Amino acid sequence: MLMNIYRCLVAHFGPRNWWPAKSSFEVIVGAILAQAVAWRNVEIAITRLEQEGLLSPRAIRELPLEELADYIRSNRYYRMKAKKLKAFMEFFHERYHDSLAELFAQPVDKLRRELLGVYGLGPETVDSILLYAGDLPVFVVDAYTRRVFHRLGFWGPNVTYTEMQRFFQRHLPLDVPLYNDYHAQIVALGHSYCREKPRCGRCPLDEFCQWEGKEEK
DNA sequence: GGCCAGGACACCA
DNA sequence: TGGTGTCATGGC
Repeated sequence: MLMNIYRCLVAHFGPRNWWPAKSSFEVIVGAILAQAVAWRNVEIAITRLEQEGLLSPRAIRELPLEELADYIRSNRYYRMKAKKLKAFMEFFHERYHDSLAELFAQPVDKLRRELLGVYGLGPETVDSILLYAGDLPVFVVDAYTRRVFHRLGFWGPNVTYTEMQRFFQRHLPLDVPLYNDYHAQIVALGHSYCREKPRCGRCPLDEFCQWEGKEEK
């Protein structure tokens, strides 16, 4: 069933080629900036950092908090995001000497627990970093995943992150490119048809949709 | 002018 | 442990 759904999405949207970033480090910065923020605003902030030559662990670490916040002002929550970026950079430097190779050489479970302990990194951000920056087999779920698969009748509106993630990892082959593109497809769907009325007739998953239009979390 | 966007954390009962 | 408030821009 999950593979059938995936095939419908790919047929409709085409391969998504995620994550939209030029480097693994940029993926990490983007994952933090993207928390509850529209992607276009994230792009503005990343472009700004890049133009100023600040897209490196050291530059972000050494930049005063207020200045960093100012550079990423296009993001809402920009002051919180500046704190979170600096918290990650401190951790990355002290623990892994700014080396992505060292970071991603750790066993996945250990690294996941460790990252979850860093201020500002919750499950979705950590899993995005592991999958899209580290090419590690961790399925990323988000608000779109909850909404889309709730409408498809897979679970109630209050399902937890862990429950959703476990479901995908149990029912899909352990395949990094598949995990990568599946999440990207769900986001593409979330950006488009899931704002429509139930069974709008245009959504690629219309035939599976069981949504009655009840309010969701 | 209102609404919402690829979460996480603090605080309270 | 679960519910609720806070964060605070830009595009449509």
